[in-house]
Amino acid sequence: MIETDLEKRISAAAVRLFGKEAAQEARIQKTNNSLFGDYQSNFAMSSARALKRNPREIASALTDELSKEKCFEKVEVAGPGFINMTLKKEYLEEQVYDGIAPAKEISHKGAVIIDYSSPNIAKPMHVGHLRSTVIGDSLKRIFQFLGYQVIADSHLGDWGTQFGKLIVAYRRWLDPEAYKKNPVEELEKIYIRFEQESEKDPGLPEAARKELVKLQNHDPDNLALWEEFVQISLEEYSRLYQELDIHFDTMYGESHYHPLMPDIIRELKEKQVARESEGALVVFFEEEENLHPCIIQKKDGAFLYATSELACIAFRARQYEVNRMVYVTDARQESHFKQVFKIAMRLGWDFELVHVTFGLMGLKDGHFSTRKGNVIKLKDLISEAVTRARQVVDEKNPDLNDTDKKEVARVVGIGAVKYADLSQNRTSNVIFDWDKMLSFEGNTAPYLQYTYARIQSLRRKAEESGLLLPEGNVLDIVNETERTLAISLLQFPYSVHKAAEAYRPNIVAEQLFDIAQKYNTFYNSLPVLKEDEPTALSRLQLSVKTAEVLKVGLRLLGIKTVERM
RNA sequence: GCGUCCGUAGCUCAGCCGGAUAGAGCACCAGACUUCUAAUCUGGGGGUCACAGGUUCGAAUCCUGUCGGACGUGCCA
Repeated sequence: MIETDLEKRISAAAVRLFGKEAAQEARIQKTNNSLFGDYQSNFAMSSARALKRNPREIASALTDELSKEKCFEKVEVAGPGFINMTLKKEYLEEQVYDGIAPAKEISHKGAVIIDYSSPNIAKPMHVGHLRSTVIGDSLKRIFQFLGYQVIADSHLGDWGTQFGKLIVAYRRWLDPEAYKKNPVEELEKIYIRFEQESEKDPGLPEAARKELVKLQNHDPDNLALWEEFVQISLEEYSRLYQELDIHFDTMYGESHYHPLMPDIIRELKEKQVARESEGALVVFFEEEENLHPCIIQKKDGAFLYATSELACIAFRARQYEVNRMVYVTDARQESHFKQVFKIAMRLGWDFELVHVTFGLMGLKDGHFSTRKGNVIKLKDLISEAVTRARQVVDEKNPDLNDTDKKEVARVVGIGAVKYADLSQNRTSNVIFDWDKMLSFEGNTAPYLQYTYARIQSLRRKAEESGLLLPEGNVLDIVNETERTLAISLLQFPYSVHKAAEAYRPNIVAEQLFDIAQKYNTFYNSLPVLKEDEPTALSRLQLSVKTAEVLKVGLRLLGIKTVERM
């Protein structure tokens, strides 16, 4: 990775000049203006105080030292002490040729468990599940890419009060025909009906409570129904996940952790982390922790969300060699996870626990609500996306055969939906907008996919005309347009690392967009196939490298590419 | 009340572990297809980075306060 390479050189130079105490991190960054070279370091200004020297003096000494390095064309001091570096052509070409695959970090001890998507049984997945699902999936791919062992888990909501209601509703109102055709939707429908009728008939909630108790006591009839609900829901989710190309290693529901909860309660009591309060078992926090008390066990003995979460952590610790657990959920659950993480710490469980949050998805006029019936189902969103993409393919590329068009429509439509979520870093709420989510122009997945397809077409044309890339590096980066693209390509591996560090796929998305923009500028202004062979080959290789990065990068976002579109 | 997050161009958002003239996309205006895919490219207009203080050589970025919005706040998940 070029950044670490350059940082190492700067650190080493600083140590040679100023001794060990200057070994502090030397951060470099890409310049925002080519007037200032390719990369800049602010080392001189940030370390001036510690070194008790004038920043310009430090900068100029460092500049002299760095000028000896063969990778720089030019190193200069500017302004109050910026060190501006321009890369040597050969170094740049070499880096682009074989430096864009991120260096895998080999020695990761233990697995990273990522917990995302997590739908509730008997409810169709809707757009509200989208962010967790695609962000989680992308993080999984990014961590795997960096050499981590990753376990992807969808933590199903398969236990709780809704099942009492569902059982009652099922026996009263189920439409067998509709159930056969679309089981999960029918379950949702009767659930809504239950909620509505409960307002008039207070007997209903009471009946539901009774059924719930029976279920919890393993009444065979209720248990069979519950299993049926779980089964049909899983079937539907699996279809959706398949379509989205999202795959889990485990999909344990809360019921899976239920048997473990009494042990958790015992441990919490033994270690005096929790204590009794108003009949319930509660964990209290310090004033400065700014957390509300967390109820572990209700006064009626029932367990709660936090209990289940703790049991889940304990289970994973026993089952795997864990290094880290990452939860991808919306921001509403932030304080819940803070509580759970604190409790885990007090129990002496030693993992890195991370909560990755994002804002809620809603509508212009308020929230999605199952009861209001204004939720947008994920299924519908996907099919609308594919339909719109198909229209564009028909229009733009009518010569494609039907099978290819179908494939392109799927890849582009789904890509657009995923990218719409992955390309932003919003912790504030987002408003759902069909046209925005299904845009195929500008900063979108189709733009990146189009750029890739264009290069593939170019490659085919090159092959047809007998222009073949030889083994080895034929890059000859001579003009500013090519150079700008090359530098952007070099940023890719670093962006993957940053994305992993910050749990933010949008960093990768942004880099890919920058690369694609620069490539398209290059493509529109510099011919490839019409040039003499050395130039043609160099530009072809630059194009092929770009395609490689786009493909790999899009895969990290869970987005596929097509060879023509 | 308290806590968390947010406020950047007409709209949607990047940038936020401080760095040089604050960037994209959409929309708008003007251009580029007999030339490797125009889902593209080039140029243009458009900003008190909510407001007020503070720290700093330097603040959209860090700190404090104010205003505005969202969410969470003891027995749901």
